[in-house]
Amino acid sequence: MPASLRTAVAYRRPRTLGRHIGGSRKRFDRRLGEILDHATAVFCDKGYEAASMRDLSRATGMSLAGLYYYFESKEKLLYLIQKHAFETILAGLRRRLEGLRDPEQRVRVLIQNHLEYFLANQRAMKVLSHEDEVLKNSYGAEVRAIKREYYRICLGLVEDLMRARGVEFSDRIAVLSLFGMMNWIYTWHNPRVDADAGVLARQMADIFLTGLLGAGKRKRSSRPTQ
Amino acid sequence: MPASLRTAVAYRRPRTLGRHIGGSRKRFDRRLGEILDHATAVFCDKGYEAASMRDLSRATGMSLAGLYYYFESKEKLLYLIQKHAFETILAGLRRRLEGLRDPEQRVRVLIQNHLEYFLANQRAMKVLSHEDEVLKNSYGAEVRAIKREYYRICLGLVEDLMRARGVEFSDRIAVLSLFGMMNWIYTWHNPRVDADAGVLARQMADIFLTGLLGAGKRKRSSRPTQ
DNA sequence: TAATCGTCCGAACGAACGTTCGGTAAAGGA
DNA sequence: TCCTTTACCGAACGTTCGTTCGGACGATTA
Repeated sequence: MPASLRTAVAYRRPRTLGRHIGGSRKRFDRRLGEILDHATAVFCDKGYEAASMRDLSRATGMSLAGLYYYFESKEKLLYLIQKHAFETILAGLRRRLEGLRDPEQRVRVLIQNHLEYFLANQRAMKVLSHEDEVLKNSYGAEVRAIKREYYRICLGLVEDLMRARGVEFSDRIAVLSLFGMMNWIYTWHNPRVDADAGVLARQMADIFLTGLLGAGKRKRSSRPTQ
Repeated sequence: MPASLRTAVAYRRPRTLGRHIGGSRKRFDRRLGEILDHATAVFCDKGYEAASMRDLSRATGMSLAGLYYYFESKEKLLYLIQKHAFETILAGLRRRLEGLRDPEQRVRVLIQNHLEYFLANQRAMKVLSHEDEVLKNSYGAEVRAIKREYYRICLGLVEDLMRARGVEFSDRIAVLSLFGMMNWIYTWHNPRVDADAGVLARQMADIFLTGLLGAGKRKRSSRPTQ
């Protein structure tokens, strides 16, 4: 969990902030992290709207009122879950792209990273995908900003690949189709039946890349029609 | 709307059923159909759990209590919407497959039918996709049965194509990837920006078919490894 | 004309919701 | 030792929820 989770709570905080809070900051963050994990499971199982704070109270073993010591609202809880998941997957992608130059390998790394994180944090990713439109205020705006940034990067990776191979295809349709293939996983993946992230990533990458590069092929060294 | 919607309501009905109900059956079904249309829009916009019967009352212009003359519960409303959408898309697919023999054309028709219906009934299909796990009782079991049947057919179409072309690939991953590409549309399609169903279907079919047939290719007339 | 039926409504029901209030008890610094 | 801060809780707040009750009123039937 990020270091600044402390800012999650905004009321009933000591007025003399910043003096000797440092001592128990770690405990606070760890405890909030545990609550977020339980909240992820509860939101995943019942859906955000159908899940109640009393469900979370039961799951954590903490009293209903006690929960509010760690965050200010149910919305903030969802915000923290979504933001953390998105930032982690984005950071992972950036790290793995460093020093990789081959356009096809870069797209393969995108798929690998996405599916690996998706399956390793299936519940959080379901909450991220499924409760996508729930947050309406500035929380929602912030999560949507990270999402746009992630989309922008992926679009760039696919564009680079198409340009390098002289392929013509709608980049928007291509990327959103790829996202569809990958994100839909949360509706069907069963760890006891289906392959692991590595195999799945290879198979989906094979379908997508062979498909895109094959379907969008045009005569060598010709120019676009306009 | 199907002819037997009347069975939607189960209480406060005349005990002497089946005698002279026939006279106003049409009006009842038409009115319920209008309510279902509004309910689809409300569930689509706010999500099933967040949508309230008072929202629906406002949308239809009918009183809260008056709504319950046409159905017995909010759950039944969702059930009727999901069942109707699924049955229609399934019937459309069956009709368009009749007399079509070429395996590739049959898969293309599946994609064409799916996307055409998806975009022509975007709101109903979002409710179908997004509120997939909401129904828990026998309503849910019934909708899930239709879904399994649809999945079974699609799996068969893809299997047939792979066999005809001597292609080896996990049929499950292939079909679920295809569903992902297609169903994810409800999260991004914008009629003012994106192409229509026909173009989209061709592009997705090109990516998927070129990808599957290319990536899964094996040496001609060789036998599977076991 | 009297009785019945189809259609719809105002008002209310109890339950569940997210959140807050006033407090307690242990820990820790002065 | 006293006093602040941290961590938490029982009980309740006001609101909204899905659903139902009893009845109204026009149309149809006997």
